[in-house]
Order: sequence, then structure tokens, then C-alpha cells
Amino acid sequence: MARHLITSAIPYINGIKHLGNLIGSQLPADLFARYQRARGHEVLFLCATDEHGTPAELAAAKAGQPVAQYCAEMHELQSKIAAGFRLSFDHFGRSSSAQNHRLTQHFAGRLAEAGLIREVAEKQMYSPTDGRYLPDRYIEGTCPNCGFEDARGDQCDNCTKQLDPTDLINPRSTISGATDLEERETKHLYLAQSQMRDQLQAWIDSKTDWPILTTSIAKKWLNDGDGLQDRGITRDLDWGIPVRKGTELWPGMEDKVFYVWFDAPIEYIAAAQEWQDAGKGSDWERWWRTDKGAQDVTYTQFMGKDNVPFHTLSFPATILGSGEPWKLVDYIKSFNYLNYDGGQFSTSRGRGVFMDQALEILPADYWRWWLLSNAPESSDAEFTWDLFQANTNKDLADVLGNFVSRVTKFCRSKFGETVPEGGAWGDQEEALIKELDNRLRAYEGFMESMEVRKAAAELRAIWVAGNEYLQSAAPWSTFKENQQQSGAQTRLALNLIRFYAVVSSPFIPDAAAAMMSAMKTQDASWPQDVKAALGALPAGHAFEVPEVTFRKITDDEREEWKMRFAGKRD
RNA sequence: GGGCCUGUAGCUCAAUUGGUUAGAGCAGAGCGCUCAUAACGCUUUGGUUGGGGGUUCGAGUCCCUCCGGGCCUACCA
Repeated sequence: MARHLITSAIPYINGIKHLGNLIGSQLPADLFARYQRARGHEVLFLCATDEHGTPAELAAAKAGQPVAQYCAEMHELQSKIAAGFRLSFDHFGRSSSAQNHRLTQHFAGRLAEAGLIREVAEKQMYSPTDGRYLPDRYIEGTCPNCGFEDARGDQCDNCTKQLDPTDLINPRSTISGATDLEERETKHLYLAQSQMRDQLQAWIDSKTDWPILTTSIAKKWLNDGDGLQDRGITRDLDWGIPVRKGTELWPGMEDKVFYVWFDAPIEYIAAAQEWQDAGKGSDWERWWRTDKGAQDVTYTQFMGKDNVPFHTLSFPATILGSGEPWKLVDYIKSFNYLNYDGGQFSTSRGRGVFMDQALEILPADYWRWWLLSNAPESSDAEFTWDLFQANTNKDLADVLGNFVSRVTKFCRSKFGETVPEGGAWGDQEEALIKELDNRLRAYEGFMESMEVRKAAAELRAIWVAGNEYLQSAAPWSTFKENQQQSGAQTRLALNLIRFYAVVSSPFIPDAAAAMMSAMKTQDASWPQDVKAALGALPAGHAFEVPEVTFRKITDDEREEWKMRFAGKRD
């Protein structure tokens, strides 16, 4: 039995995520976790909310709440929505946890001892009115290059010139509009990633089987310009993990906190501690310390392409730099973006479908199936309502749902609600078994290598094979002259429903559970031997005709949703 | 500006790393079936692989160039 540690990029606390965020990391991670569990492997699947930083503080202020309370409430909300999508996290943690505080401070201490932290004095814009230092993007002013009046502190949106906030003419705070900004000198800690460049380069170069999206982004950062740059890991904020050198105060850094890019990935480790402390498991180090049992763990990370630099460089630098035997990631599966109907999903403009809204209009399985079978693996992908309706109606309602329906209803009308007896398998049945065996092995291969779209296509072909079999065997015809044979065919078809439930469960867990329940079986064992698996429900076994497994999406609904999600949320 | 990814049938995607006649699903057309959610099955139409040039016995695949789409470029995560 193999052991799989699986993490999904941790979503930012600031609001409800859209479908693009979901398919970018959490959903494919869940698919992989469910598959590995179904194969009987030991899995620890972790995720969390990323709670620190300026956006969280501002969102809390806007909501009129203390930031800690805001984060606690948003965490609960995100947790609830994740459960609605059946994301099977073993633990959904928080980067603000006490465990992460200790661990982040511990790593900083170790890195300092290793000589990988240096102090840098730099100038930052401070807003007395807001009572805070302002990140570049929260400062606007007139572009010195083109005269555009709403240029941001990091870049002018009009002429695209890279800017420094101090370049702006008449700079102002985008939070309060205050113009009394002043430049202050402040000291920050930098992680000396540049010292680890060769080590990181060698590590990345050894990962020849990673998605090209992952390695190309990493290599660009390693080799661009002067090579890998050191990164600031502290900020002048209130909300965050206080800077400490291990458990000791850090002279000169008393009022500062670590920056989210430093503490967020460490939460992957802390989440395992939280998992144990919550009473869900034990011996968390067995998953994370190669000196304490994690040497045989396979660690896989899932993320959108925007997160690749931190997972390929910054976090590995943190782990390697600590000099301690922490588990390094074995495989990074990254995704492109999902667009919405010709443009991008937009949180600020309410364009596109958000996770809470999606669950209001349809069950999770519809979204899971469509998103996964159209995952943006090789390039950005696009969500349109026409495609969504056409694909889900065809795949889920017609091919799979109707199969369940036609088989169970036929059996009920001819043999009653028990698996019929008699008859024997012939050539058609052998051919079906052979095809299913071939396709199942291909499906397993795609799932192992996380080729999500190909896995979905293979699964669909497995469903189609059932319909082809029914058409050629035609138990409704054989019933007229040979009821024994019709019984054998129907018995096989009923067993296909259980078979489909088992192999489909990573994609559509609720429908799979409903199919298992209808077949009144608990036997969810993975079909090692297809022939044996299709005999799991013996003659005489009772079942019931289920409710419609997947109803169709109507044209009226499609048009209504098109309008509703075009922009301006609520 | 620099870099990366991408362009294949009306739509969404494949193509074993240069090897026969470029394949699937959807949509369209025809036929069949009648167990089923007007569902299912079979057959079938459809491509100058964005344009042009080159290397090669052979190019969707490699090189050059032009055109289109997207992303990154380090303080939004």
C-alpha cells in the first residue's frame, strides 16, 4: 500500500472563490485523492485558507469586523462550500493557526542560523491617514511616462510601464484617497534564495516528468535577468505571524509580521499538525519528516499557474534551507486558467459563477464532471453555458443516467426488483469484459499520471460500452424466446451499474453513492478483475429503481443563467 | 521590451516525442432499436493542421518569418 500526501493550493480568505479557482487546484486534487483512496492507498489530503496580508485586513475593515473574526467566519463559509462540492480534505486548516505560527517562526529561525536570512533597509510608502504602509498596488497617481491619472504604484495600466510608487505624480491611497503619503525607511528580512539557485536548478532539472507549464515557469524565474532574486518575507502589518527567530524575539523586527508568501506554504505542514490536534489522526510527522516515516510518502501538489513560482522555488528554498529532513514535493500538477464566456472570471465585477451560486442551481456532480472533463491542462479553457448544458446533458443524463434507468426499469418490469438468475455468458459478454478491461487499465493509467481530461474521456467510453452492449445483446428481444439468457444479460447490466459507481466515484461521488445505494450494496472495492467484479451482485440480490440520477438542464434554465451571471453579482 | 504557452473539423480536444490514409466526443445527415430521462446503437458529411518559406526519404511535430489568442515579468494572492 502506497502513501500519498496531497495538497491543494490554499485559497485566499478574502471572499468566495469562483469556478476557475476550483478547477485550478482543489477539484483535481480531490479527484486524485479520491482515486488513490479507492485504490486502497493511504492518503492525507490537506488544504487550508490563506488568511494573512493586506487584502484580508481591508476586507475585514469593509465588513466592519475585527480581522480575526472576519477570517474565522470566512473560513467557516469556505469550509462549508468545500464540503458542498464534496472536497474530501482530511483537514481544512487555517494559515493563522497556532501550529503555523510556531512552525513559520521555527523555519525562520533555522534559515537565519543557516545564514539564509538577511536584513534589508528599504523605503516604503506610509499613509498616516490609513495608519498603514501601503503596498504598491494600493497607491495610485499620475503616470510620469504617459500622464495617465490612475496609474497604479506597480505599473501603469495605460502605457504598461513598470513603475515605482515614488515615481507617481500626486500619489494617493486607493484605500482612503489620502494624499499625505510619506516615504519611510523600514527594515525587512529577505530570504536569500539566490544562494540556493544551483541547488534549486539541479532539483528542477531532475523533474523531467513534470508538466511543461510547471518547469517552464520555474526555469524562467531561475534564469531570468540576474537569476533568482532574494525575496522579502516580512511586512509592516498587524495581522500575521509575528516575526521571531524560532521562539526568540528578533531584534529590530518587533512590530513586523511574516509575509503571506512565506507562511502560506508552511501551512501545508502545519495543517497536518492541526489534523492531528483535531483528533483526526496521529503521528503527523510520519507524513512530513523523512527521518520519521515520510521517506516512502509520495507528495503531490496541485495549483494554478499563478502559484507555480512559490511552490517550485520559494517553498523548496525554505525547506532545503532549513537543513532539516522535511519532505519535498515529488510532483507538481499545475493548471492554466478557466475563462468565462469570452472573458475572464471577475471577482470584483461579479462576472462568472461563484462556488456558492453554483451549488444553489445544480448538484456538485454536474460541476465536478464538467470542470474536470474540461480542465485547463494544455491551455486556458473556456466555460460557456451552451457547452456546459450540452456536455452534462449528454454525458451524465443520457449516457450514464439513462443507462441506470433503462437497466433497472427493464429488470423491474420483466424480473422484478431482484437480480435475475439463470443463463450463461457468451461471446458478447466476453467481448464486453475485454473492452472494459482495456479501458479500465487505460483509465487507471491516466488517473495515476493525473491526465484529467483523458481520464474523463476514458471513463465516458466505459459508460458508452454499457449502452453498446445493451443494444447488441438486446435483453428485451431475447426475453421473448429465451428468458434465461435475457436474465443473464440483465444480471450483467445490473452489475455494470455497481461497476460504474465504483470507478466513477472520484469524479461524481454523490451519483456514485446513489447508484450503490440503489443496488443495495456496500461493495465499493476497485475492480482488479473486471470479470469477477461483474459478478459481485449475485442472482437473487435485491435492488431498487433509483430516482433519476441526472436530470437534464433545460434551455430556459440555460438562458436564465446566462443572464444572471453575466456581471454585477447580486 | 523580454520570456513562456498556444493556434488541428462548425464547437471542445487527441495524435505513442519525425514515420502509412491526421483521430475522438458534441453538433449536422441517414438508418436501426423500442428496455430507457424523445433516451440508446450503427453508418456518415466535414480538415491545404493560422499564412508563407526552409531542413528531411518523410513535418501537425524541427528551424525561420509573419498573423492571431493567452499568461508571466518578482508588493494581488
